[in-house]
Amino acid sequence: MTPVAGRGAGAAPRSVDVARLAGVSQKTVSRVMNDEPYVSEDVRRRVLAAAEELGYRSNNAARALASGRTRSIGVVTLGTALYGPASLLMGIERAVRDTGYALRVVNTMEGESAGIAGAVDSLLDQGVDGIVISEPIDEAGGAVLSARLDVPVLVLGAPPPFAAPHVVTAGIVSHQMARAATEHLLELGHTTVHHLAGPQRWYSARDRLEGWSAALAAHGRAEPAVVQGDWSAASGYAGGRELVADPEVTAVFAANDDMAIGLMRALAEAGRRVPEDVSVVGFDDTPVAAYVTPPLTTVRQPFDAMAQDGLKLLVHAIENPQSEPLPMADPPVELIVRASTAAPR
Amino acid sequence: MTPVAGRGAGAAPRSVDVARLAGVSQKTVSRVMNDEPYVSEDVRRRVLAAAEELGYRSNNAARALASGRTRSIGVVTLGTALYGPASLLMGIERAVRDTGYALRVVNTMEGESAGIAGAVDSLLDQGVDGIVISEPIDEAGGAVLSARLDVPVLVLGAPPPFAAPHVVTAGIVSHQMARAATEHLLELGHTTVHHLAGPQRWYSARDRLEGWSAALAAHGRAEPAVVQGDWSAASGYAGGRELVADPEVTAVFAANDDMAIGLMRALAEAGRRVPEDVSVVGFDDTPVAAYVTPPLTTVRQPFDAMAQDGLKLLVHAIENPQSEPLPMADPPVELIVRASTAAPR
DNA sequence: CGCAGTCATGACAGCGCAGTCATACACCGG
DNA sequence: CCGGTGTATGACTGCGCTGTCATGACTGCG
Repeated sequence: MTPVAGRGAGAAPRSVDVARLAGVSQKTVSRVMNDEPYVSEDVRRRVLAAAEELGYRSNNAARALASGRTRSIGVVTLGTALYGPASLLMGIERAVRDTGYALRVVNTMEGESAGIAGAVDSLLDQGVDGIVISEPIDEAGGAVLSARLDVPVLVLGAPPPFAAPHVVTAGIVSHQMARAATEHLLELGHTTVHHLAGPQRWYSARDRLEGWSAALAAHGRAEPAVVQGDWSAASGYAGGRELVADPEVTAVFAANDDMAIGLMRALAEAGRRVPEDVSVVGFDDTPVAAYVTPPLTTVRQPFDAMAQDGLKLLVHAIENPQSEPLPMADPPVELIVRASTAAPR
Repeated sequence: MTPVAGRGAGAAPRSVDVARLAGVSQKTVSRVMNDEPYVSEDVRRRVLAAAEELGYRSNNAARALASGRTRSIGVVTLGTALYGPASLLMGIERAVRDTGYALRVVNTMEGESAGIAGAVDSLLDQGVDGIVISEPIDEAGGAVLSARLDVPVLVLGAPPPFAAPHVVTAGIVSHQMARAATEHLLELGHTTVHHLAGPQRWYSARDRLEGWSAALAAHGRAEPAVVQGDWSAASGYAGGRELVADPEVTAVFAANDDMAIGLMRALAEAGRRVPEDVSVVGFDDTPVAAYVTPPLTTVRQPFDAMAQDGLKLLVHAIENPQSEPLPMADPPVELIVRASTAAPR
């Protein structure tokens, strides 16, 4: 009935089973599976054939227990489907997979009790070799990570080294991109540029605000009051209602495309034309940005490249403990100019 | 210097260390950590205190090895930041976390060699107790899953039971939602409704097409030729260019909001007004749908509820092997009517 | 008072791998 | 022909936990 002897037929084959079939020791099977040196071609082939025949799959838990490494990386994300964070997460997944690690994901909702520290803790409980914190925000009480953090951490999106005890690698900044967007408007001839900002608890929102501010300062322009949004189109619309009250406003840099779209709706309802009366720049180059009315000038972030670069650092830190962190190149800025920006009239 | 004796001070504490400190056996520590019965309150407190003091974290690999269960669930997603799939993924993460499992994620890019089967395989390699396939698409060669599949699988978005050997639970359908969207247009008085479809390799795209078709059939209307898109606003725009050529078109149901936005842009460029000349309905209720011009009538999917319901089934299948699959209620349809739809003139 | 039944705990084995060390053989140069 | 060096393999052990079974202590009841 059952071809397998001993332990129930349904039981998954182990390396000893493969070893028996191939006529070698269990250790040799382990060698073959891990591509270790000092295995003859003949034996390697026999082992692989035996493994194939039995449908052998090495047991990860056992490997992790014996080797002390889980070969997995955990990522902490803000549980939102916003285009930026979602794109970055996809990029991280790809990058993690490329490095041969597995990916574990934990979200942290804004307002959730445990916050980022709780999410990190849960990853540590699960056992990961490294952690990525994507799009961090300020938590109540500051960015205090777990005190028992004993794996490298990569923070994507935090400008200065994130406050953390163990190994920490800082990530990308959208500062320059925001600056480029603002300068585009200034160069078109606008006297100044207003800013529709993201929630300031987000590092990326602060980054963009600083980039905007730096551009104005570099050109010696006055810095108008910032209008606060929360990334949503709804908040962009609300911010837009404020801005339309001021006839001096001729150019607005929104911290993301969704808010820019809400803003443009508020402008349209107020009878202000884009770009004739007001120029608008967004951020992210969401898939719809090119197709709204008018098509939106925006900034594209190289999510995949950022994730790949960051992961390279993280994996380096994992596999070469106490070595110098690698330097990280700044990603390229890409400003996409469309019809929503023009010279002031 | 180092408070910890024996093994290097940096080594993570094990349950025996906790046991020693609490003056109990290692097994009792295990009992406390797993909330097993037959532990006195006094001992429980002492163990917890000792664990706290040492910063004890139970080793997952060892637990998985000893118990044969990993307490983790894997999810296969299409690596896209599209609003629907991304929202569903976030919902899945929340739902998985609520059940006490950990989440492992593998993407499968369209056109990637291994495809869904490869992703499932890699999850099985990692060791998961259950698998969620989110937003499945047809692969070359059909939906053939791994032959060595030995854990329950939940397929979110496949109408009929997905072709799989082991335990399989079918998920949600957007059929009725598509039908509701189409009927909304018919009830406004449109003679017929055109459809801007998603890529037909996606089950959800086929579902929506079928819902549209069913609505037309139920009202005895002719079924116009379907225009094919790929979910992107760009493809919606391209499809729109086709549709504007036909003056008979007065109502279009797009399979997602992005395509609807592209379509509206094409209509605008052709001088066709929305909704006066053409009514448009989207699908998803993306965050910007309410703020484009005109605000888009659309259908909202209860991603969180779908993920939660589905996970309930999956966890049930994991924890009660060979029991009947639980029945699954259909999620509520929510049609959001905005300014992009009106009666024909 | 004695025995069965509960409750609380510990001893011990073993999950399936990878690390360490020992061993066996082949080959090299002096 | 012998010791040294490199290659190929296996025996054995242990990673840190859970499962099983044994053992005591403490009930309750006839």
